[in-house]
Amino acid sequence: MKKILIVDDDAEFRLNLTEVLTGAGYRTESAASAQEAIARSEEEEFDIILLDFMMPKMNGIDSLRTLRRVRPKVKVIMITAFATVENAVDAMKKGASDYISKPFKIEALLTTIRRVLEEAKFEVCVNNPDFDRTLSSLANPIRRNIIKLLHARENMRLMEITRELGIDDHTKVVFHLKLLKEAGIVEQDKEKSYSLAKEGKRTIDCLRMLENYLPL
Amino acid sequence: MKKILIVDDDAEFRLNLTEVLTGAGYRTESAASAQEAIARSEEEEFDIILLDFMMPKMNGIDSLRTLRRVRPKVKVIMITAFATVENAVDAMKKGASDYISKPFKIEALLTTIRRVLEEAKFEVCVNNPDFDRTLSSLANPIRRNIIKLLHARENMRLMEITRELGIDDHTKVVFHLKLLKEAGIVEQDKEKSYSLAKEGKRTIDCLRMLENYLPL
DNA sequence: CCCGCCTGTGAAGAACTATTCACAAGAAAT
DNA sequence: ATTTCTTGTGAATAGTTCTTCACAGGCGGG
Repeated sequence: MKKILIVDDDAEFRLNLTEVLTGAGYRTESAASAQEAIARSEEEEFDIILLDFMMPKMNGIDSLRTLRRVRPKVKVIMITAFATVENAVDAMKKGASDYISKPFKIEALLTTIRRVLEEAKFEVCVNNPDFDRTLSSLANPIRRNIIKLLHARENMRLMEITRELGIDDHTKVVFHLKLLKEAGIVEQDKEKSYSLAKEGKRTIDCLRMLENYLPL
Repeated sequence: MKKILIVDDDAEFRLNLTEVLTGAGYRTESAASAQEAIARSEEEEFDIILLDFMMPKMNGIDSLRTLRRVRPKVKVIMITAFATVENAVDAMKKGASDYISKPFKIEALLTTIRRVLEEAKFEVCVNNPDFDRTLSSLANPIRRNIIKLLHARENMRLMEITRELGIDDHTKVVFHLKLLKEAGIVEQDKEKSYSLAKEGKRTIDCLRMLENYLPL
């Protein structure tokens, strides 16, 4: 369950939001000031922080900056009663995920939250080491052709692959097969035959999908 | 429209197939012998060759090999009245795309043809240079993060990107941005702001799709 | 005008990736 | 038994990609 921290000096506003967000299936906590929010943030990691721009003592931009310094991965949605283009641009530059003006429709806030969470998921994926390995494997044409071959023929020996690809030096193929094995894309049975691993079948799906997205 | 070459010494069989395949929307030509098929193949490029295994003069495997030497990209579907496992395996090793026994149901042949054409399309894509460029771009984590950032923020200046990624040396970012520009994924307006190009939007879709296919 | 910041270039080298080569153990064929 | 083919290993080398650094023009503020 996703955790949201509501930061606003208006107690009624906090209560209202808490109710709505809890109802929508989120875990929420509240803070009445930027200082409190920063303290809570240090104790615990939130997925999203809803931050009022206008609060006594610390201004919105500084709060935002500090909150993101404490937890670089947290997503901050700015909320303000006095929206100006300048503030909005500034906040976005400092890493706010979105910027919405009071008053707002509840549904709009929920949509924003969903979108921001969706983007966060994407971010995890972009920085995932597995992702890296798979994409590196796909980046080489020889390896792509090996994958393609194994997909079409199910099960092949080293020399079959080598000859089919018209490669002279079999150790070159060995090299790429080794990488594909390490990436978990290809596997080898006791008879030394190569075939696509489960992961590799997924990879094929990826390639097929990419196909539709590139102009040929 | 896809072109199919029918190779069989039986004139009636050729006529039947021609009728069926023309009805199914393919352009067809016929050859009564392997020699004729090779000659036709040299003149013109076919997408698929339906090759009878048992023909006088030249045997099936040799025909297959020669046809594929003349046109390495052509897909050959072997057809034979006397199917043996050995011949089938042999034919597949020499690059036949499939191997079906006479008599066969028309529908089965049409399905096979569709599948082979589908795979051929895939092959084009696997060996497409654009594909290579895009995948190379995606293979680097910094570039993936730049793409992600530009997707989230629409439009950013060099130093914004640099700081957001926590990179000290801005020229490193310049380097990757240059590659992304060359790959047509990122573009720059007159004010020097960077944003995702059309191609880059597609790339984002690719990443999103890959996301669903990798275990996180 | 000078200073600092932004946006770059180009060269040098580091780091990583891919190819080639010499070699070898084991299986299959002759 | 010898030869040939398959499946590798590991080291040297070649090639690419990435990073770092020195430098420089443009632009805005004081």
